[in-house]
Formats: sequence, structure tokens, C-alpha cells
Amino acid sequence: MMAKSELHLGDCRDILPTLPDESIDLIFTSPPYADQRKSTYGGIPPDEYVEWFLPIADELYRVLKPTGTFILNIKEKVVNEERHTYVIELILAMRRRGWLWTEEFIWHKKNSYPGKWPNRFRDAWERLLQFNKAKHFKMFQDAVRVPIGGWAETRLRRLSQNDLVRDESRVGSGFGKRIANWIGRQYVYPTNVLHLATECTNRGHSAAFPEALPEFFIKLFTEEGDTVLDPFMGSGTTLAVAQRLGRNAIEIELLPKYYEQARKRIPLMDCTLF
Amino acid sequence: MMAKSELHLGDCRDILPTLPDESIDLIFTSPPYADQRKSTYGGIPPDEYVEWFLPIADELYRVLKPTGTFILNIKEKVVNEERHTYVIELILAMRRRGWLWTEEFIWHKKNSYPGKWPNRFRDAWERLLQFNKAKHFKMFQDAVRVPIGGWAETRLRRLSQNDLVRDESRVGSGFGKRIANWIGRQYVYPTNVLHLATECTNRGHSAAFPEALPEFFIKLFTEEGDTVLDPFMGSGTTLAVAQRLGRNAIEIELLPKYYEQARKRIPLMDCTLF
DNA sequence: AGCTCTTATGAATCATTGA
DNA sequence: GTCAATGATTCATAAGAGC
Repeated sequence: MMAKSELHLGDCRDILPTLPDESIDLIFTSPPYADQRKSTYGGIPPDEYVEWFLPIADELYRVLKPTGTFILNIKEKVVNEERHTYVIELILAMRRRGWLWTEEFIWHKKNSYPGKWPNRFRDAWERLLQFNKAKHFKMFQDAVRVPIGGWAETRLRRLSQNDLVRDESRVGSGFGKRIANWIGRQYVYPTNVLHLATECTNRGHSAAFPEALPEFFIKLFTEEGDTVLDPFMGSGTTLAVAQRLGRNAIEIELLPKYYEQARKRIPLMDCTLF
Repeated sequence: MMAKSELHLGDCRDILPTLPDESIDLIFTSPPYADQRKSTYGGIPPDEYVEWFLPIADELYRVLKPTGTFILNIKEKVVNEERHTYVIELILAMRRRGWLWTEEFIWHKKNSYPGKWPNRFRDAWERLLQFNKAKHFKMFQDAVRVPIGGWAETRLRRLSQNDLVRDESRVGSGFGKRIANWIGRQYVYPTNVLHLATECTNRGHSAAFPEALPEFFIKLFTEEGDTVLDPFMGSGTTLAVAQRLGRNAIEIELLPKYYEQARKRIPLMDCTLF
């Protein structure tokens, strides 16, 4: 399948209004975190972050299909030796605007550099907030299954007495299990904790995430031919993965430097430049 | 050092007011989550959770030393196919009451129970919210350093009896295997992501956490002779670890069943019962 | 000690049915 | 309607025993 990409140079606050209603299946983005990357994006003061992001969130709501999903990669910074509250305030504000806060995935940055500060350790995780417009959204859980652990080979070889009957939960939750169901199973479902190393081959962008991150969510929430939007393209990781997986991409980038860089990651013939 | 424990039977809303001001070095607790444990604790409706917890948080603030730390183990449940907001609302409310939201650790539950639902995966993580009264609090980062390379798998895991014996025999006999590997290797500081399996030896309490969880925070935020408070004792995991590490413990439990059970985990001579 | 093998068990969520 | 009860779904880990 031929995937088509649109690359827009400019501020997403200007460009998002030009996109049609309910045309996007998945929004995956990692906006500039508050006061980070000040040298490149200017930096949004933490106290103004919600106010800055909400109009963008409203536009994202408009362009997303009713069955679509919005994944927001974000982490609050430390301000004045406290975790700032702009992320959790943003969640509450977006819910008031109609978004459903469906889930929160954790990205565990496996290879994060050891570090030590007087009052804290290395921050090795980021939030992947899932927002939806409706309770029933497109989701392809089978597309992100992972190989079953070595556990199964030994365990299933000979089933114990307990495994042959349904093992009822002891806490009265009604949640039991039947090991015999797993015979012949090759792949299992992941959890909401993603273990991924940070990208080592930094592409000159100060906040590159690994390709496995958008890949997981693109596979989980879209099928071939669907359209993925990233209003903060950066070095174009989401773009490259979408292209590789046969999804159309709409990408917006403020800075010409990154716009040019990302453009080179995909064939020009599959791409419309704005 | 002789560690002394106080065990109180009753509602922490009644018992906390009897504790003196600024007498606690660390509060580590896992309160009943909203609507969970309904069969045992009654269950607090999610919409009333903040209102229920805030008076308790105020008392905890009063009894904590200015240099002390409050670690709150909590996770929001799914209500109506959305993550409920009572946890993040509680963070904001506690900040308005004077608490500093210093850090958020993640507990990744490695062996979380399997499950698959139409619109979500297994929830495999919980929050460990760190609150403080002041920007400068007691912290002993060296006490939780781990060998480079395998942080959860080796050091932080609760040492079994065999491991302890092996560890000691190394000094005299030159025996010991894994411990010996550490010699000459660099110790590094952990991150704010804790990889621990949920406790397999369930003690009849449906929400037992592994001993390594309070152990990490007790070592990090207290020294021998300090006092640890857990207003929701449950099966007494915090109590047992505090006693083992030579910290005094003040523990409160609502249900006689768990109170009796926890009492048996420590020597009667080290314990005052209320 | 160091393997292998066995066994125990853990803060769930959603659709449907019944009161 | 609204709310409560019931049914269906499905692994990874650590401790301990045995050799």
C-alpha cells in the first residue's frame, strides 16, 4: 500500500485549523515540554503550559475521528524542587473540554544514564497519556502481541492438578484462570508499561524518542491506509514509522532545520510539502 | 539498636490526632484504593475519595517532622472506561494544604496478573507519590545504591534466608557466588522506576505489597532509630521491615483480623499494643 | 552451590443479567 | 432507569524442593 505524507512548515496553531474535521485516526506527539528546549522552540513557562496547549488540544479534538485516539507523550519537569503540576492540570482541563482520559501508559527509559542530585534520582520514565473522544475506539490488540515467555514451554509441558481446573480468585473478585487455555499459544498481550531504550542515534533533535514508541501505538490504534498526525514532528520519527507501516502521515514542524531533516527520511514521491 | 513498635487498633482518623506534632520521620502507606477492598474496608466511592483522604493528609502533615517524607502508594481505578481523576485531584488538593509534591516513583509490577479487555491492557504499574513539608528533607541515597547492571533482580529483592547465609559465609570462607561478583564493581544510584514482583506469599490480606517496597523508602529516608508511620497497616509489611531495619514503627489498623495478624510478625517484647 | 522442576498467587475490567 | 451481582477473559515471577 502506498502511504502518503504531508509535511507542513509552521506553527501547528496556524496549520491545524486548515485540516478537515474528523479526518485523523491517531495523533501521536511529543510536544515541547515546559521550559525545555528553550534554545530551539522558545520554551513555554510551566505556569502557562495548560493555557498554551488547550487551544491546540481543541483543534486536535476537532480533526480526530470519533473512533480515533490521541497519545500524548509528556513529563512534568521539576520546578523549584517540586514536580510541577501542569501535566495533571492539563488532564483535568482536557476532560472539561470533552476528552476522555482513557489510559496512562508508562515509558520506562531502560538505558537512562545513572544520575544523582541532592534530593532525587534519575528520572527514568515518561507518561504516554491516552485520550479518546468516545468509549469505543479502534484498537488492534493482536497487532502488538509479544512472544510468550520461556515460562510456557516448561509450564505447559505437564499441567499440574491446579492447572486443569479453573483456579478461582481468592479475594472474591471473580477473576480466575485456566492454564489449559494457554496450550498452543505463541504470543501474549503486553501491559501498559513499555520498556524501551532511549534513542542513541540522536538525529540532531534534542528530544528524539525511539521508533518503537510510535510503532507500538500506530500498530495498536491504526491499520494500513489510516492517517497519523504529529503536530510536533521534530526529527520525524513518527513520520518515518508511519511511512514504513503503510500509514498516511500529516506532520507539522515549526523549525525549518527539523523540517528539512525530516523531509529527507522519506521518499520525495510519497510526500507533499507545505 | 532496639526498635520499638506501637500497634493501634482503630480508625486512623481517630488515632492520628492522638500522636504528637512533628514526631515522624517517614510515612509509608498504601490506603484502600477507591471502591477496592469493599468486602473488607467498606470501599470509598471514587468521587468522594479526595474528601475522605484530605483530613487524614492534614493530620499526617501535623505529625511529620519538617525534614520527613510521606510516600503514598496509590493507583486510580478505571471508572466507566476512563481512568478516574481522584489521584491527580488529590495531589492538587494536598498541595493547596501545604504539601510539596516532590517526586513520583513508579512501581512496575513485574508479575502482574494476566488479563485482556476490549479497550485496554493489563495495568502493571502503581504510583508512589512523594510529598514533603520542606524542600530540604532527610535522604540517604547511598543506602539504596545497587550494583551496576542488575538493579531490581539482585540487590533490591528481599534477601532470602539462604542469601543471607551465603552473604555472611563469604567473609570467612571465601564462598558465595553472586555477592562475590559485586566486588570491584561499581555501585550506582537507582532511578525512580522500581521493578518488583508483587508479593507471592500472600498473608491473607488482599493488597499486600512486597517487603522490598517499604524497604527501599525506609532505607532512603530514615536511619536507625527513626520512626516510621503507616496509618493503614494491613498485613503489617511496613511494620516488619521497619523492625528488621531497626526503625521504630507506629502502625494503625482498622480491622481486628489484620491487627492480630500483624502483631504476630514481630516480637511482643518490642511492641506496645493499643 | 547450582541446577531443574513444581507450585503458589497477585489492588482487574467489561458485558450481561437480574433486582 | 439505575444499580448490583455474575460470568468471561488470561502470565510472570519467586520460593522451595529435589538432586
